[in-house]
Amino acid sequence: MTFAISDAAKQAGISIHTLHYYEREGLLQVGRSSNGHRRYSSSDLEWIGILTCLRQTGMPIRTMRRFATLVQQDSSNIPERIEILKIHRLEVLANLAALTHNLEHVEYKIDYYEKVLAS
Amino acid sequence: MTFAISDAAKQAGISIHTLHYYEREGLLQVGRSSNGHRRYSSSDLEWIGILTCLRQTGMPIRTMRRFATLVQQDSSNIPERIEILKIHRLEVLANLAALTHNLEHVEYKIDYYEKVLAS
DNA sequence: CCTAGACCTAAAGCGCACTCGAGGACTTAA
DNA sequence: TTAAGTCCTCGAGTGCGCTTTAGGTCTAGG
Repeated sequence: MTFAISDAAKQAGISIHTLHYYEREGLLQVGRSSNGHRRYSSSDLEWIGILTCLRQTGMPIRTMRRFATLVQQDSSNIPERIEILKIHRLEVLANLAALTHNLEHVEYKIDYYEKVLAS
Repeated sequence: MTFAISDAAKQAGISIHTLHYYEREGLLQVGRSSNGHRRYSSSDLEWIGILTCLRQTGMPIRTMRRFATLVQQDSSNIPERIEILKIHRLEVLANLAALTHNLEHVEYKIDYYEKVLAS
């Protein structure tokens, strides 16, 4: 069971153009049907899910490419993959902490304005 | 007590160029000394703190400009300011939720790879 | 006097991650 | 048999948020 690019895009929640782009950037390799159209397997979709997860957590494309390249090779490089993910994890945690901290500032400001209104 | 732009930049943790840029974009208005150099008051610095807080939580410059314009006017528009901040707050919360969710995915992947290594 | 250093302006440039457009092939349905 | 729909490639365009460059002023120190 494989999917056309429009279905893949819909399921992944990204545009067809972005799928083309990711492929051009070496993040993704997908098979073709006899007429040259891309066919996405469910493991392709799973991989696209990982890609969008990494992107949404702020990993730059070039790091994703490094990771994708490792995944496309054999399993002997799993330690390197783990390292990339662990570094990324720390960055996401730092990001979360900063966001949480700044959120407090925003909420403080809202409270402040509401008190001004109430007075 | 006022500060030169280099001090302001240092305290705010952003570059002099970014301060210029924010001013050009209408996010900021600062006084000048007799020689035409900018002088940052501590309330300017406080405001810059708010700006960087909003930026770091992902508010686009144009929204910051809307907010800045309101702040530069009189206090009758405080409800509008509150609205901007409340919408932003919701966006930050959504962002935090997405980030937290995706973080789990990353951690799952790390665990998965570590299990592969251990086996 | 001369040089170094901090600042000024205006405009151009950059990196990133898409996003779009042109022109064409192939398939299916009226 | 023609019109619509989906896909293809390649290259150019876009929007954002800075960042850099070029050319100049002013001031203080040696």
